Amino acid sequence: MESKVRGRPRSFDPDEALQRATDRFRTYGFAGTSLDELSEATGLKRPSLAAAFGDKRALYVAAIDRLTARVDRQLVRLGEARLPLRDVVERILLGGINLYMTGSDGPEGCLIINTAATQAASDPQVREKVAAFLAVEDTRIAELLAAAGSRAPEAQGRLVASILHSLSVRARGGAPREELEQVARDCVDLIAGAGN
Amino acid sequence: MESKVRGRPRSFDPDEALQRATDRFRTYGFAGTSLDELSEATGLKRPSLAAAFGDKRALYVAAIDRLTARVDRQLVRLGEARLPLRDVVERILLGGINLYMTGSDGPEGCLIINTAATQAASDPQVREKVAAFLAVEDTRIAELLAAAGSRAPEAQGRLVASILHSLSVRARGGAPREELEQVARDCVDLIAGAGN
DNA sequence: TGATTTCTATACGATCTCGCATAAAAATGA
DNA sequence: TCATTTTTATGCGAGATCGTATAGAAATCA
Repeated sequence: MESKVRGRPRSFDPDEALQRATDRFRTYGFAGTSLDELSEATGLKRPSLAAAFGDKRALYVAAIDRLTARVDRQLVRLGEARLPLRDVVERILLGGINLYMTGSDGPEGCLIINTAATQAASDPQVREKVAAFLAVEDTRIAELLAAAGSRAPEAQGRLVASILHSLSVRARGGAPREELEQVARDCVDLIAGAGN
Repeated sequence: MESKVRGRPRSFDPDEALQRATDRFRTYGFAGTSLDELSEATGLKRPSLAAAFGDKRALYVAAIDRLTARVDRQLVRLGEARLPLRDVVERILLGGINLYMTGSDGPEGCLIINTAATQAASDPQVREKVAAFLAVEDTRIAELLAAAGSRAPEAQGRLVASILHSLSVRARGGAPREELEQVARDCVDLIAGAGN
């Protein structure tokens, strides 16, 4: 029952446009990105962006929501592999590094850690979205650690999530991949090495 | 030889003005802060700001440099107390929390972690400043841990610094102080509890 | 006191930014 | 084929933003 809508159909994929807008926001932050730049990045003119997503802030919030949902799914999926504790922690951290090291020119970290947190101080809604993202990370990682036999999954989960945050900041500061991997190994050893 | 300058003397304290500008930048970020807002925050008109610090970006870089120097001094000073390992880690993290929880309205984290890292992606000079700040943290904390008898000061130092980064992000996300202190305790226990 | 030097204040112009109003284009349904 | 509906494109106007140019104020030296 593919309800054939009446008017002219969209000539773009909204999710793909949102992805491109996300990339722009990730690099330049919310305040540092203009609608013209978003228009250029997505290939859509400003009125089309407005029609599809609302104003600039709504588009930004949509980008945050999309990323949160993706991270959530990714972590849940990781749990399906039933890996030992050490491997779980390693996968989480290396997965983060892979994300943070991508970017059109240079490593650009995480949209939420490195730009939404900036905006959060002056925008209550963004602050809530950031809090929700952090809660997803803490909760999902704790679940993963619990399933892998950790004896203190909440505490260790918070620490692993914290290391992720730092990896994003360090990537943004220009740290080479080896340095990030070193931090990740330190964390893996500390969590999975000592007294499980 | 207090060289009496010829003309009209300054009617403001540059360091105090820089402090006020820093507060503004910390809340709204570089791109989100206008010269008018900086003028209002410092009490100086735009031309005075320009004469004292240069353009907006130079003022921002000066704010970063000032904070980096202060953190450096603070950490060196902490080493003079010759505390046991557990106390050192605790002091570092609680000191961070105290900083991150301050703000004119609400917790606002760290200027560098939460706003300079944002700017770093599109500004090589800021990126270098961020890298320098992170290096100061890693290095100074490692020194502190080494002096307190840690057997892996570099690795543990990187982890403690990483927790600081996350505490700043979490504060910005609106986490209550107790939550931050919980994360800090988790870290202290993990570092100072297991195998020294 | 007067000249000089430096800081402070007002004001301006060029540019950017945003959102929308209006017009053109493209698809469906009758 | 024609009317309807929705998307896309062009363009505008109000306002913000930045840097500076110019004028006025305050302190020192002669």
